[in-house]
Amino acid sequence: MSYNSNQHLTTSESDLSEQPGFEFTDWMFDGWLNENSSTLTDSVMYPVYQEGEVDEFVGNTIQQAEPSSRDHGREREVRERFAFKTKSEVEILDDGFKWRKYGKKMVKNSPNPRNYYKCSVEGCPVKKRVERDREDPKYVITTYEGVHTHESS
DNA sequence: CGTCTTTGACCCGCGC
DNA sequence: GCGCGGGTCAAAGACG
Repeated sequence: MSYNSNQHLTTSESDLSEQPGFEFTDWMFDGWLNENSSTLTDSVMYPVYQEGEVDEFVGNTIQQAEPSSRDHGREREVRERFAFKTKSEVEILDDGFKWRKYGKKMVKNSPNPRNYYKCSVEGCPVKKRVERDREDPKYVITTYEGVHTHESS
């Protein structure tokens, strides 16, 4: 797995098809899920990767996060976020960045923990969380949040 | 010796 | 208020 989360960022699903080099394929479209459960706070669109295709990251969306109630009257904090599922035995996928784990929590209604990582490059605000799919442990759900302020590795 | 994991405590918003 | 759920901190240890 090697891609940069700064690449191919778009703001909506419709913008996605206008990205140069991006092609909507049937299997991708069928794979889009609208996850709106308690697992993820916001409604997040993510592609489901077919086995053997995890090496090719074709496109993604940005989730415009709702203004966090934590932000209280302040300026609305906009955070880019996207997630995807990957069929994988291991959850430590090398995506070209260096991550430092800073938390682990059990998810409600699931036996699987969720892991919290932060990009270990100084000043870089990017976080990701990794958890195993509740109803199909063969899949790993990775959620990226933020944009790297540097090149990978 | 610096960096990363581990893990319980802590914080905060929300619903009851 | 209080408890719960999701997210984060930080002290201590592991590891190279």
